[in-house]
Amino acid sequence: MTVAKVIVDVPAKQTDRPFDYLIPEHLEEMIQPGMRVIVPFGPRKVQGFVERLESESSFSSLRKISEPMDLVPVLNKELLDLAEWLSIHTLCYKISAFQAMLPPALKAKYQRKIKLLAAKEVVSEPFHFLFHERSEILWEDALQTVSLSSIQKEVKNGNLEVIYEVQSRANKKKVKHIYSRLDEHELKTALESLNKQANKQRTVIEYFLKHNQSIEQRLLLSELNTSSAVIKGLIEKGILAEQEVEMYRDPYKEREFEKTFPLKLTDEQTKVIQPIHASIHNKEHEVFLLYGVTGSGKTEVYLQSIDKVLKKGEEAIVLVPEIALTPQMVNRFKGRFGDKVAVLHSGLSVGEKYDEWRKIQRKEVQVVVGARSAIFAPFENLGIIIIDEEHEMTYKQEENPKYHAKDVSIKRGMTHNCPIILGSATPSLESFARAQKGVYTLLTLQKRMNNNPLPPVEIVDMREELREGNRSMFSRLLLEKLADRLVKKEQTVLFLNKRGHSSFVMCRDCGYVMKCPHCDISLTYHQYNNLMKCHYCGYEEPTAKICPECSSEHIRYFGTGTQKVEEELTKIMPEARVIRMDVDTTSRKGAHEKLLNQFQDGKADILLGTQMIAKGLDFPRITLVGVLSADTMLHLPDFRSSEKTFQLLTQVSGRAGRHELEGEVIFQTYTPEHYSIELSSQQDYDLFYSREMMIRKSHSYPPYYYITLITVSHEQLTKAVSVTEQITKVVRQKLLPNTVVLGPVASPISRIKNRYRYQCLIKYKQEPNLKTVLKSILDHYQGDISSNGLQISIDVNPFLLM
DNA sequence: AGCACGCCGACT
DNA sequence: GTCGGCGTGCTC
Repeated sequence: MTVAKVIVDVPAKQTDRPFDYLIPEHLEEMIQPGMRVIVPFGPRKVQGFVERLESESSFSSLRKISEPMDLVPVLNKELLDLAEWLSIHTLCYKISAFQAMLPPALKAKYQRKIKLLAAKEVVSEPFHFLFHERSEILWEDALQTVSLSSIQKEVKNGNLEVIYEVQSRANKKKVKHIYSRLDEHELKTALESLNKQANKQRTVIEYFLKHNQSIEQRLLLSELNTSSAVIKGLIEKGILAEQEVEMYRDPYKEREFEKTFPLKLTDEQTKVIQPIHASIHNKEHEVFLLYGVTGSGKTEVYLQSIDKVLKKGEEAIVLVPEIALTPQMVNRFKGRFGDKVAVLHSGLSVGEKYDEWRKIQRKEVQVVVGARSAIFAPFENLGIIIIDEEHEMTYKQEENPKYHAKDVSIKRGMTHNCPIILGSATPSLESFARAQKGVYTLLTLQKRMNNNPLPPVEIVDMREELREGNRSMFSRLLLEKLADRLVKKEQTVLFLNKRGHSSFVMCRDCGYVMKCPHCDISLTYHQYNNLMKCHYCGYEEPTAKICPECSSEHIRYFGTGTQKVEEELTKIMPEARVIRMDVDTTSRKGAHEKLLNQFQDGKADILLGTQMIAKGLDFPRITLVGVLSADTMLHLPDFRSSEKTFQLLTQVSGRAGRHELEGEVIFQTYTPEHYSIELSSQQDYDLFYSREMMIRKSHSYPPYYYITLITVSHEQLTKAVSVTEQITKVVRQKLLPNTVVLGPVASPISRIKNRYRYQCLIKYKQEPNLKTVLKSILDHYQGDISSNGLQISIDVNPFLLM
């Protein structure tokens, strides 16, 4: 007897364990660990993953696997183990871990239907219409016309049956090909027997006489300028036949990749690459922190390291932050390694992602360049993992499983005995501290490749501007430089990390601020549709002309978004051509690339944008970078806000003067004396690091302490508070005395979607029992979670404390 | 997560 | 006496 241990697709505490199933005889040979199967589960059918096979079960009345969903396992042994590890370390369900590792196309789709068993006349009257000319109907559709109880009644009587279907989302793209079923001689005969009027059919047969091979229908039709009706006729006559051919969607098909070759390395690069190559050669796991200023040629180091890996017949994963996955970035890898590269990012459709993933699974590519989830690429001979811009937040997933790609990469690096490169111009304090301690190997690139100096940064004190009567969002210095660039036909990048129009709307008479009715957050004004929008729950309402509180007409828009800047800019400098890039203008597929191309082609003078323009932009004519308000992030309730500000400002400054023309940078700020603004203007990472480390130490924050955040949410404030109180108490009791437990406190965003949020923050150096304690807390509140609408979220090593 | 089972209040 | 509310517990 073979028993399959199956993890079912039911994300709940009680089902977070393997269930045993018998394997039907005819599948005995084919079912393997890592395959998806459809299994009966209670009254329904669900998708499940075979975790392992065993020869017996302690459970007596086993049910059978209904059918397999894969011919080949979608998870190999390593990934199955990795899922186990993930679920332990991030406290997530196994099934969530499996799903995080696979492309979304492999997630099951469920359909519930009701099926007519008896004759139509037997069921009650309302059903007659439903089952008119069909015997099955979707559950949701049925409920539109008949009541739940009437369905139940008919089911009880045996007239109806509820059936559950599991479908795969994965659809391989198929193309219709047409071929001839006859040989040359037969074709000629067919041609003669053709009706005189059948001119189109004649040309088709003549075509197949000339080229007797299978051809894609689409091509055939366009070549012969005919329609599918003609082909259909010939198929019916038995002359032609069609066949579905599976193919890949290739999002990069239409594009030419200019082949690039290894560049001659600078002395610094050579020095840096040696230990990496040694580690690849010796198959040693080692984590390198590649600390190199912007423009110092980190990418070339990556490329030549990958090249070495490929020559050994091994594979490489390159992670890039989502917003940096620009065509420019992809080009660099495709240009060097051609079709050995698969690309995985959120811009692809579900089908495209699936195809790229299959290329990896079928070993048709050796390199994958992708965002966070690409860390789970099913390679079996990994030779290197590279994480570019390792300090970026996007590597931490905020939903379950709340994993950090860096941790996963190190885990995989250990199993494959391969090196990891973490690259950054502004390493996270965690990584730099580990490098200082010798846990990671520090490699440094201090010089820019072209030996250009970093662009000089000028800080403008906006309070001063205000005092001298300039109330606009542009300082006089910035306007002056902008005008200068316009004359010189050079380009400017203006950076602002806020989309929309104004950040909030306030009544000047009574101070009323428009807030979301479901969340504790102010609404953001969006000019293009004249709506107030909540960025957390999506709530929208029309803009108010008078204050809802005191009926005053003195409603004012505060803060500045990209839209408003664009408006102002066109007012002040009507001759300047501006391209705005933010979530609103780049949401359409390909819009991002299109806007960048326009800018590159010199069709605009100013590129105005949010976060997304801080990275990867490398255009020779950019000589001015302006940061409109350098301190917007500084005052967020987050212990990393200084670090983030430093990183962002350094990053943005790096956009200027990367080529022959020298660049300049302007930071506008209300707090010019703040060390992260001052030190980023001097590009002094080392000093920033030591300043910030002192602060982290005195407040017991990472990297000195680990942190874990527990967030409790409930519709009732009192429930949220009391549960958090209890949790905090238990945590204090059960953890070590030198562990700091903060809370209960309201979350920085105290309410989202009508749920009150309270939290408890744990800071610890070493806490061997942490996972056990946290698990027992989740167990304890199991009842409230499943029936009472209580939610408890646990984030081990969170990036956002919100 | 779903769904059945089961135990109490408001109706024919 | 029955219909239907939702608390409890199970799914191999």
